[in-house]
Amino acid sequence: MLDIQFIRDNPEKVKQASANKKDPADIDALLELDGKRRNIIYEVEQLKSLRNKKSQEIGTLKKEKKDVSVILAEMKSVSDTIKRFDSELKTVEEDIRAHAIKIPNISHGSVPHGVSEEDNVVVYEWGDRPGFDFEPRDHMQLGESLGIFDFTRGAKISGAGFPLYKGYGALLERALLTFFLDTHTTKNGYTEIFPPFLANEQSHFGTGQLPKSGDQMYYINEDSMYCIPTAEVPVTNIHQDEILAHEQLPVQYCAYSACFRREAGSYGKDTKGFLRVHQFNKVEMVKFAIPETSYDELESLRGNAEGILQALKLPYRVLELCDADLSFAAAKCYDLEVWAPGEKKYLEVSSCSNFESFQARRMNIRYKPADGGKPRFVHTLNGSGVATARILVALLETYQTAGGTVRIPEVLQPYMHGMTEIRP
RNA sequence: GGAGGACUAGCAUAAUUGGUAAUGCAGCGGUCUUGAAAACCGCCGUCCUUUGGACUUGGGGGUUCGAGUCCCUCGUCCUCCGCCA
Repeated sequence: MLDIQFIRDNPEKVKQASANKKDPADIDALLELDGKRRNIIYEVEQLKSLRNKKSQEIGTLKKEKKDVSVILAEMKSVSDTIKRFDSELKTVEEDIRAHAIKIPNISHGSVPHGVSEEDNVVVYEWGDRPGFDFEPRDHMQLGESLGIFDFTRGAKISGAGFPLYKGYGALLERALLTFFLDTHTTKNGYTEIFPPFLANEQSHFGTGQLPKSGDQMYYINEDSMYCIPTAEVPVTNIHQDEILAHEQLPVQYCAYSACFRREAGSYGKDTKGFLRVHQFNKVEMVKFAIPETSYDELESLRGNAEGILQALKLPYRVLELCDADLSFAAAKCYDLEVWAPGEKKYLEVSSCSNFESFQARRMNIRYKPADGGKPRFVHTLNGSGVATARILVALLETYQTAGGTVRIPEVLQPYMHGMTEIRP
């Protein structure tokens, strides 16, 4: 959510920014409602002022045992008028909110302008793509021959897109997640969180999943809860309605969670194996920072995610998203894509974003500045560090051998009981 | 699932039969001081058309001229009972 004062002062800028994001907002309608709201407030406050004054008088007169019936009748009518104005005001404010919550965040000045994802800019590349003296298999062929996951039985239990890991596959998945968490907690200064996997409507609204992406989430009607699509939701909402002390910023959390996505509308796209599933595992990093340093924090967040890929020695590239491809709540975002030799394409395994005060305003997360001034909204950031399903794909395909085995990267071996290779 | 209790500003605590939210601590600014402490003054939740006014006692609604206080409803926490991995 943007600051209404900012929209009032910069209507053209907001219109342009939302158009750039391919999400044009009706700013004129919003500003008209805003003017209406202020008119009503002026009217009703004058009446309330009168009522307060007269109520005091009534109290005094009653103590003196004087007759108050005339003034009482008069105030009854004033009170009724106030009620009418108040209800009108409430309607207008609901309309304002309905408009305001649909306005996307404004992209940062450094974000490249574009019209589609084609215009995202590759800003960094790391590692050499592996060469093979045989035709590399894809992860489904490898998984089947190694017996480490079972999509058919997963589908029997739940449906398509709910993978089942088995044996060394399950171990490898667990090893990856533990390695991610250990790296972030011991080397990168994050505090580990194990969050709830179901979150209420308010929390999903706070991070911006709602109201726009409700159809992408699993909803439990009985309890009005959503299965989280990312740990970003519960972890960012930890400090909902709080005022943080500036000394404690930046606050850095990392969390494992299962992530649930309906992927409505994407049927027939990336249907193979782990590329697009309804449930996957991810370690998420979340930061709360002061506005002055949030873009430095974004760079370090990106660095933390890259560190994982480098430790696993998986070649990857970093994309800076253009404004048209930027998500609703983000002001700037880097995507990390890892090379999958079997698929012969890059797979997105991390998104690192700065939301500035957009989410904080929706969640009411503020901090007390060092100068002791009024509380200000924090900047929130998050990034995957990283998502396993697709990392697993790249890892299996990159580390496969001509003999059909898969070598275990050195950093994972301690987490795999010292194994160096998965064999059929 | 049932019974009882609680929720007031960053924290902690008040408010007579309903009469319009008091105080302490912490923080910031100022006076004073070589500096600091102490003391004193101001600020210290939101909004509006800001010499002023309105709103704010967990959320929402109701009664009333007027609600922290009375009524309804929802939420959270605590205690006990029941069920349960």
